[in-house]
Amino acid sequence: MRHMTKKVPSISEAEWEVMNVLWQKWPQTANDVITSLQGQKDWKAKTIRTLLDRLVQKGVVHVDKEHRVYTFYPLYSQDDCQRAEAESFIKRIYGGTVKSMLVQFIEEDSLSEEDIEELKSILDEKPKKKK
Amino acid sequence: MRHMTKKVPSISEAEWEVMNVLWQKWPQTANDVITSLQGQKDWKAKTIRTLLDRLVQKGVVHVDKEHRVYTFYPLYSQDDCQRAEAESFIKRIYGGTVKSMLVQFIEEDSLSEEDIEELKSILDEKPKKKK
DNA sequence: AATACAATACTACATATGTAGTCTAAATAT
DNA sequence: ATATTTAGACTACATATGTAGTATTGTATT
Repeated sequence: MRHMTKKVPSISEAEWEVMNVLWQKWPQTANDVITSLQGQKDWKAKTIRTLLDRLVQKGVVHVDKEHRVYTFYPLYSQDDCQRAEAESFIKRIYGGTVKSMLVQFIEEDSLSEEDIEELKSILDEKPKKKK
Repeated sequence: MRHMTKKVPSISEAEWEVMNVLWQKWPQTANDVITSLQGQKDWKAKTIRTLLDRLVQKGVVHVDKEHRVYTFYPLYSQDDCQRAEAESFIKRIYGGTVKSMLVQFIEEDSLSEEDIEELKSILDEKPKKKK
């Protein structure tokens, strides 16, 4: 496995929304995050604050307490978290075989012509990189 | 969306293991399921029984009580459940774009040469079906 | 300085999930 | 017929998660 990331703690559904905001820009204060989210989610400020605190507890987010108003930073990249989630998801749902999932998705009509072309070219590149 | 399945209730991680057993063969008695699972998971019989009961409550599994020993049937196909899970997963983790996830997976080295070839041919078939 | 505001720290509470245990009634073995 | 085993019904209990509310304390306002 190439991506040997330190184990990413598990992030709940609601927590993911918070992380998405933090990955877009950081550091951010709790208020920044709250403001961002109140556009999309129907959550009270306190709820978002709780989610942030839990992410800190879990070690997914770092909080800088140097100033009175804290600032928050993600401790893992979005990419790493996506991979971690995807890995466990695939294990759970598709018995661990990535391909079976890809096939299912490709078979659906959720891809545009352009998407298909792009995927093809990525696939074409792939084998060459095989060390 | 082509696959307009009636909303699949959410299935937890442990419950998925039970469903996987039921999808392989059905109907099965609780004992059948327990026997199957005790090979792989380190669960007590009662635990598995509870999971089965919860699946029934959730409406994912049907129980036939005609006889003293009940028999259980899945109410949704594995395929439908996979799609439902995958859809919510992708929404949560990849902002809803299937392609971004596929790209990430293809970029990883989790695919064999054969997998890649197979995916390519599936992709080649794809556009033709465009209605 | 007194008061109002705002950020952080705690607390709360219902539902979901993992992981069983106990009680009861029916079938089976002796 | 009685004792034992077993399937099913009901109960239990800790941790996670969604969704906040209250208390406290430092800062800004008047």
